[in-house]
Amino acid sequence: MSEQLDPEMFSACGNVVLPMRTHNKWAFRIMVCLEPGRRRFSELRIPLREITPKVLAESLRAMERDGLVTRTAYPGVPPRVEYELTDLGRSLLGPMRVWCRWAEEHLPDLVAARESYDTAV
Amino acid sequence: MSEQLDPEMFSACGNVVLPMRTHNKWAFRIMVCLEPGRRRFSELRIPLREITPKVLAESLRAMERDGLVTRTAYPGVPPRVEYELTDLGRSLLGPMRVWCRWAEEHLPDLVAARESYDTAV
DNA sequence: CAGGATCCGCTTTGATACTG
DNA sequence: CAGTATCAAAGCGGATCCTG
Repeated sequence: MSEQLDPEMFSACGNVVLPMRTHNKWAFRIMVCLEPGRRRFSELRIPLREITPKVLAESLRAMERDGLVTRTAYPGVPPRVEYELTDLGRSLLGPMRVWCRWAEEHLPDLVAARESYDTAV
Repeated sequence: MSEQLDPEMFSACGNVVLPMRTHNKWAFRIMVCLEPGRRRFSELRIPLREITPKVLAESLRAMERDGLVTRTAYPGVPPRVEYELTDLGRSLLGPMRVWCRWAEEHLPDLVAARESYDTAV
């Protein structure tokens, strides 16, 4: 076995390991939607079916705040707003793909573990 | 620009892309703590300072349910319980490291974006 | 069309105290 | 030691209605 864990292990990194804790439910998918190019608000709503406009707007604003997407509003009627990944946002696509590949590969195991755990109780 | 987004894009994958949505605040750190080897409940509490026993117990049980850790209770007094990563859990360390490397590299950008966004409002 | 405002409820997180 | 019980607070997601 190994020695004691360092008590200061995490003292330097606030939420460093997981900066996108909140607004995650949709952020991943939104980024996937934006990967091929810029999209309008209502275009995003189509694949994200169950999302309400409020939540989509909130998620996009949080992502804009984090510098992951840009929001461009074109004046005029009807209004038009487009969202696009920033360089920072695009740099996240790599790690995301790694994560997704893990999920594709191992999700059945996880689901199976969950089921056997639940039936055992 | 690109064509319309496929409305069925996500219809097949429930929460596939992010299976560990909840219980994430601590799960990442717990996995880091368990990487070198098995640990007892109270050993884990040391680096995870602010965590309450209740939340640690909950997080560990959720991770056990997902097949990421095993829980081994040794009978006797005083009680002793040890937690250890499963193969499935260990398989997640790679993707996690990728994610952490991104965070180390780009978190300053993200924080800066956040600050400039906040002062702009 | 792209959201903002309001209200509501579930879930997650936490502080504190207690127990086999 | 390794948790559980209880209570309280916050976060998160959604329904509905409204507006420039």
